[in-house]
Amino acid sequence: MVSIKPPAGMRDFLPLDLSRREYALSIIRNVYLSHHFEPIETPVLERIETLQGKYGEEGDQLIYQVLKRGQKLEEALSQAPILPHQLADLGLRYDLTVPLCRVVAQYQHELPSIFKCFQIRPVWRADRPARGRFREFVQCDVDVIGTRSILAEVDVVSAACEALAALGLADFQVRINDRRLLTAITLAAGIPPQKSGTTLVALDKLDKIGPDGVERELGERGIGPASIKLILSLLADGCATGDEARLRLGQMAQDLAERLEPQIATDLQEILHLLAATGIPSTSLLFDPTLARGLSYYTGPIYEISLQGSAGSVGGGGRYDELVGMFLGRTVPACGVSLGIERVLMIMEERGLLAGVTPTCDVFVACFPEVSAEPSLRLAAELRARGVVVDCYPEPTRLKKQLAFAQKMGARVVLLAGPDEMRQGQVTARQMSTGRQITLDSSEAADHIVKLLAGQE
RNA sequence: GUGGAUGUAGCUCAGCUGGAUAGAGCGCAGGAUUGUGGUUCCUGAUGUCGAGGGUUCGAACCCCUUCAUCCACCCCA
Repeated sequence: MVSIKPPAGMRDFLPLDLSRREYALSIIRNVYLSHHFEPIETPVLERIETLQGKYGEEGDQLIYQVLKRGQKLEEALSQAPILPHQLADLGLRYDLTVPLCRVVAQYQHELPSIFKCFQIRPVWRADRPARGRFREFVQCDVDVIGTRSILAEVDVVSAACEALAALGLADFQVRINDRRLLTAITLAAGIPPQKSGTTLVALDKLDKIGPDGVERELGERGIGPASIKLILSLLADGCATGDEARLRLGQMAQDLAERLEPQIATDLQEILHLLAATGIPSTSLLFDPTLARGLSYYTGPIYEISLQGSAGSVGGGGRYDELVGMFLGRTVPACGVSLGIERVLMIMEERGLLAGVTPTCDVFVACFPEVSAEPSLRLAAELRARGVVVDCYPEPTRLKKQLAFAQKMGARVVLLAGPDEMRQGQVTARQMSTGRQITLDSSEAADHIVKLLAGQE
């Protein structure tokens, strides 16, 4: 027997699950639309070359590859030795940003000079599944292509934060840093560029394992004691908000004056300042000099969004000015933020924010064995024409069973057109929330039912 | 990829140091009420005890192997 479970890390969504996903997604979508981000979609598969070399070494290994087909596969298999990387010509997209950049390169002349778009689509990673981590999951990206302005960063970050607030998750925290700041710090500490990657990974853990842990880990990775000391002295103070963040950034700009464009620090200060102006509490905006982020394509400011009391992040992003250039050969500045819907839903579930979200049906029409379904079907059609969702039970079972079924389906009104009603040319409407019933003449039934449903809102 | 734990009904779990027909709650089905759901009451069905092997008179329980899931680390959304 083959297993009937979906593949590891992938899920089936039944109606209840989907009603909740769609509820949350529609809120996010509406917030993104309110900023005038426009929706786009791209194929789930990309050429393997499009995906490779964009995410860093670890990321590249997590791309799901799709085997060549037919003669091309035979050719690849007939080579000796067989090279694994020549067996695939396509891959499932690993994120939404790289395909977006391909699209921007492809349609550069058709797209607006400043292109604001969003994508709510699944991505695939051949990761090991864990709590809140899946191999197939939906990301909600907002991006601004074509400007270096920090107002673009403010736009995408504030849109993501507004979406979280609209979902009832107002206790988010946005941590901000800049890749160039990290680079300057490692250079100032005398760390060779080829080791800066592993250094950043260790630094990222500062809040988890503390300065001593980072010191040990850096030592293990072959960083000299003097460099470690220097780095930690620059970073040991951890995150900062508000005026403290401003001061800290100013201080860093001075300390690193030889290696850091002063603009970078003032931009970060300004981003924090302007984000506060969009309504994000300044206590939720943190400068985190240890924030690194794994994806290798970021070139400037980077972000991570997390919620109180839950491990991991619900979103992240940054500026990736060189990524479009990898397809186009010409630099096109861009930045974006992504929310992970799976984690958002997990936290909403934990907090009971989805308890009331269930599938519903406006009107459910019962089925009687003794009479023709014709009048019921006419009424159902009339209601549907007026925008009402109507379901008709197909089997003439006992009314008790039909009512129980209707309730399970989330029906708000059940229509009864049995022999008693038929004789009078009438129909009975039962309001499921109260149990109250009214009997209506068929001619005016649709009007009344529409009003009844409107009155329940 | 590293470490730890757990696999018993559709779900959540109980099942003593190995003992005969493997249990509960919820859910499901039927009935009390052959035209009335959500409450109540009655009745019922359901399990290769994750899989394979071993020890034993006897295994859900002990041993080995394997698979799956979960938790932590890593990484991320």
